[in-house]
Amino acid sequence: MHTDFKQELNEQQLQVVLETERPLLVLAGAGSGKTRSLIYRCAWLIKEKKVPPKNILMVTFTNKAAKELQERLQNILGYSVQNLWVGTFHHICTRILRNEASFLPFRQNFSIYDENNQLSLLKKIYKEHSLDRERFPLQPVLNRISSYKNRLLLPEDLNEYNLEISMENYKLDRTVPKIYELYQQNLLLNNALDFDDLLLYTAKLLQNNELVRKKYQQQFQYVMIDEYQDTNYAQFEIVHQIAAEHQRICVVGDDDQAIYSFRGATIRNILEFEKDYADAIAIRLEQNYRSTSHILELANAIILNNRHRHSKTLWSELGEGYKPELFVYEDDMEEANKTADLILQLHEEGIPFREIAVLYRTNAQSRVFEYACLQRNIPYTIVGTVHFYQRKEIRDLLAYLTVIFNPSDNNSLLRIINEPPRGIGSVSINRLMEFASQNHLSLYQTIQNVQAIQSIQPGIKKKIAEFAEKLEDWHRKAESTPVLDLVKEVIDSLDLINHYKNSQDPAEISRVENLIEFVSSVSEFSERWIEEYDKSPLLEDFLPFVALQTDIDRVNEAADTVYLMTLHNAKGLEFECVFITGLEQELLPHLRSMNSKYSIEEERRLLYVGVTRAKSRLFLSYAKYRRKYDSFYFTEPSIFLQELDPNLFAGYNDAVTFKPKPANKVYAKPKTLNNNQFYIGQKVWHTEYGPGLVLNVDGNGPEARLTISFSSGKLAKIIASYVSPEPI
DNA sequence: ACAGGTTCTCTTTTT
DNA sequence: GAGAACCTGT
Repeated sequence: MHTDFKQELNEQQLQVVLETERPLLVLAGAGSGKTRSLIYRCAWLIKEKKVPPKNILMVTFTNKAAKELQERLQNILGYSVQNLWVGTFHHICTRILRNEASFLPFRQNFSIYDENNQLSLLKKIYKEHSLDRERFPLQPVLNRISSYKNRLLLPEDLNEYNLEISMENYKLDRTVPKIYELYQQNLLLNNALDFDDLLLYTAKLLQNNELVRKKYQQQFQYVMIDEYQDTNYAQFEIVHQIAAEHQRICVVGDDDQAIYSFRGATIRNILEFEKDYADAIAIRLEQNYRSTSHILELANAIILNNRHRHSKTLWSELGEGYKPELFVYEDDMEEANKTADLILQLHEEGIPFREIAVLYRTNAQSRVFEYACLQRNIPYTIVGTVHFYQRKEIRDLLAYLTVIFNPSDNNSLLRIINEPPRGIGSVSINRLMEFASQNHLSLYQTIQNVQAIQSIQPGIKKKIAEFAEKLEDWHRKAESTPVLDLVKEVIDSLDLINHYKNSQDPAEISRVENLIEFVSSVSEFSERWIEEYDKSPLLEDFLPFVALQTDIDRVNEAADTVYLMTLHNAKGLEFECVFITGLEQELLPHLRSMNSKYSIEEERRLLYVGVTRAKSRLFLSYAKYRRKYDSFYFTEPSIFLQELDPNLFAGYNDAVTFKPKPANKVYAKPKTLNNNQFYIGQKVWHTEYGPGLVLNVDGNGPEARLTISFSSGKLAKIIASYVSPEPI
């Protein structure tokens, strides 16, 4: 292993590996090989310093990064490492909280609530307490609660000093703590935690319980944190409680890539590391191994406009390469079409689709690109928009699994009590709820004792009892049955496949595919689990995995597809060719970020992150008009473009002032879609239902109603603008 | 109980 | 323009 080192790493990277016994701050520029350094450091600890893997804590930003780290570690060491604590903060906290639940106000089989669950809980609270959704809008209230939690403030910790009451929002500011209190009570009633709770309760536990704190200080002898610039106060405190004693902590980050302050991340953590850990040394990695220098020049020029940063200049030995190109388009449709044409051109030049990414600020921008790719037969993967786990059929199935694991979860039980329909309507449900609250029972306990409720009709009682018995049966089985078998049994027993297959609505048919994909994802999870732990995973192992899984974690790199994603999702990735689109005022920087200097700097970092993803080709663009909701808007080029020297872009050598290049006419005009062209017998394509044949056309233009026979065998009436003619 | 229609609300980024 | 909430007729 020694010899590999010297060749694989530069001097600073080597220092990152070897400096294991004192606090270490690694200021690593984009593409400077920080991940590689971390992996070698980990390998060095295990192989040369004989540190047992279970004594190493390694925090990554995504689950995907954790998985990759483990794979690469295996490649270096030549064997698979078991019992290493590697994962995201949320994942590691879940493990700790499950272990230590006896000290906490919830039980170890707690549910993890995502935003949808949070909202439905909050809506229920609003109803019960007649709260006004106009005066106290849901999302802002949730954001406030989240911000309290990120500062480790539970409702009982709130006082006049930390409430932050403002004049403009007096009423809201005064009421949020009361809603927060109800919300938190309700979570615990359901034996559920939201994402922020995972961090909050872990941090509080480590702060307040000496026994537990000592235990984890002992266990985690070596601590490493990636993307440290995007940690919040709660995360800082968790790390600090564990590492402050032995001080064998290594954090890696780049203040220029901090893009998550909206969820409480504070750049303070990285800027003050040397104050928090007095003995710390700092290592800077500035040589970039990813991009050619024209791209880095642009990146450096962009970030130079930020005032709040450590100064740093990236350089590379990969040669000048291509200059970045800038395009200005008429509207968002043209932007999408021309971008897709460029993608085809790059592909013809020999660049695989998977090496091309289209990045944008907001998820809503993905639609037009998806459409343009579809028309040209360009394979693509959208990361982000409709998460797999947010589809109705998957959420329903997950609600079943959640209730089976955590019967106290009334919220999830309500979701499935009549799904698929089994004749339990709102009247009966209300009577169940009434009985539950009068007798201080959970909804689950209530349905188990449904015979005791006078007000419910005998016929419906029978249905409820059957349902209750099924759940209880699965609940008992789940303790010992592998999760894969359990999931299959639930799907079979509920006859979900036929339920969706026999539906008249073609939208329901695609649900079958999703269920099948879900089963195969459980199967894949099981295989990996068996590989690591030599036993089949149970439901309790699987649930936290799905709850904390994100869209980017599901990306399948084997497929040769173009990637469409937000700039946030692109963090940590790299591509041969990158398109950054929508460089307009109010979009990038986003309207909601334009009110403060600080948040504009964060938007600029977002652009910087995007630019530094590109290895050899970079294309920036904006449109002069953009469709927003249902009308067109004039746009203005992004301030981030205006502040740049035009010479940084190709074709601007003589220009003194910023003048965007008009869209290049060299590229073939795309086949623009004329909606009148739909005709009976035409082959068409629909994003969700796949290929089909037009049987009838009712009306004209984009409003026309098409009757389509899809290959799946079903008929559907669909508005013309949702279908595209099949590419030839 | 439930299907089908209409109105209302919310539209930045995400673990 | 999408999704949820609400309403109405069978």
